[in-house]
Amino acid sequence: MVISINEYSDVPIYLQIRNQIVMGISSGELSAGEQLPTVRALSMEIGINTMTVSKAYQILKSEGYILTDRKNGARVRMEIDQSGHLSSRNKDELRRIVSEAKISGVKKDDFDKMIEEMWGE
Amino acid sequence: MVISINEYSDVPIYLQIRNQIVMGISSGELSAGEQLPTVRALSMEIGINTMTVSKAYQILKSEGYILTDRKNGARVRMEIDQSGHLSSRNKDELRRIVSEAKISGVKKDDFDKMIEEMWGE
Amino acid sequence: MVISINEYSDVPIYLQIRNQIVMGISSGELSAGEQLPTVRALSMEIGINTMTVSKAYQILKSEGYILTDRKNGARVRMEIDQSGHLSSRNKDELRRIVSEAKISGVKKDDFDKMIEEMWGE
Amino acid sequence: MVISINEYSDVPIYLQIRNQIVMGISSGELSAGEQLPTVRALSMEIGINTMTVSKAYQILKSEGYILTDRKNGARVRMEIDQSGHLSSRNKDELRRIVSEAKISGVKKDDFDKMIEEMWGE
DNA sequence: GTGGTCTAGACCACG
DNA sequence: GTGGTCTAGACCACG
Repeated sequence: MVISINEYSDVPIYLQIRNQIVMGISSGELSAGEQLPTVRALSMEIGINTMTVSKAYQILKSEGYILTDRKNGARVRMEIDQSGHLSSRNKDELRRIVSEAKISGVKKDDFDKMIEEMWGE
Repeated sequence: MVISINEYSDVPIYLQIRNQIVMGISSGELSAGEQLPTVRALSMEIGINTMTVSKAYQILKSEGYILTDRKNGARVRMEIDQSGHLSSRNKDELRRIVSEAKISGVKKDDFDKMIEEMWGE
Repeated sequence: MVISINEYSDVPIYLQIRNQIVMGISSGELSAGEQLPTVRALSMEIGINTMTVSKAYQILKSEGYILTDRKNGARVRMEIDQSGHLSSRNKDELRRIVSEAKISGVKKDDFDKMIEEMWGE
Repeated sequence: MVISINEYSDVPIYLQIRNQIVMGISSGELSAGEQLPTVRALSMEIGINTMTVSKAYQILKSEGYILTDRKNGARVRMEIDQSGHLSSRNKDELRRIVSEAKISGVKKDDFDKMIEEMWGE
């Protein structure tokens, strides 16, 4: 899986890494149990500090998306918790986005189609 | 309209203000042409610096949501630009949220219902 | 001549009045010697403070565009100084605008046409 | 690139900085991808507060002229949006300047030559 | 070291 | 009274 960083984004690099891995798991591009590159390998590949990759992995671990052990490095967790609901932070963000969509004249149909596509990915 | 600040959020205060006003306009709680509190009034009400409120208002102004004049303070704009599409930043955020919803086991139906409710607000 | 004020413009009202009168003289809509409305009349017509109109008139007078006397009110000056060159402030502004035109990909031809039209008005 | 501030101008300092950088980009003195001084360096060089420089940079960023990242500071953007037309604000300003040129007896030829020179810079 | 955020406080032009 | 500008100074996350 290729991780691409935009160094000028307002989204911090460690979050960009975290987000792309989560999206990779969600889309199936990263399958359960799959081995992730080592912190060192990934940081060299992207050309950034190892601390930044390490921070991303730590967050993914604390969120329950990956497991790390000294022997095997990091792997996608086999059984990710299926709470069945969005975090309140995500709900807030979603509410804001819906508001901005409405205010920008986005049609409900188009919005639904967009979600449909994203969901299918 | 009541604006409530979460001082522990990582969302900066000026953005929290900006977001709540945008959501207020979108929901109709703030109607076109409606007077917003003055910078000074709002800053005292929330208990924060005037500069912070001023920054929120300037962003809202630059985004075309409000108008300011020296005599009367700030008002919701009558004709807000309707581009008809989401910003790429919002699209990215939405894509991330959809991924996290799927990964958390949120059902597509429930997600749609959530959007429905938010849209209706 | 109709003067229209945008109360939400960043350009202060007294300057909007001043600018529109200067443009009126330049276009010939206001002819040399023509009587301007009294401060009072204009302020009532526009619905703003008399001090604001008065300030506009004082600037126009100091710039040599109009003459005022207690008896006849304000009139467009018969012989406006023809220095033959732009003020350095206007030159700076023009230089900035040209820069922004180039940077926005405006074609020199289109820019020239725009000037042509404005000059002809 | 040298940035010089006129502290007696009525153009706010942050706008003077913004304008000079835009003109530098337009003239080619600042090339695409070029590194700008850090907020701290520039504020010390000019002898003004970091907030003021920061405001200029944030405006340039929101206008799409520069990019900032936490590691390297600010850079001129490689691909600046080419809308192909002037902002209405700039058009209004231009119209006013043309009027004042005519009224001051500036000859159309001389005005065109001035534009020519500015465009060539 | 970098930009980003926030404060307390001051002063300004405009109206 | 209103928004706008600016300062000195502090603290923060990111890398």
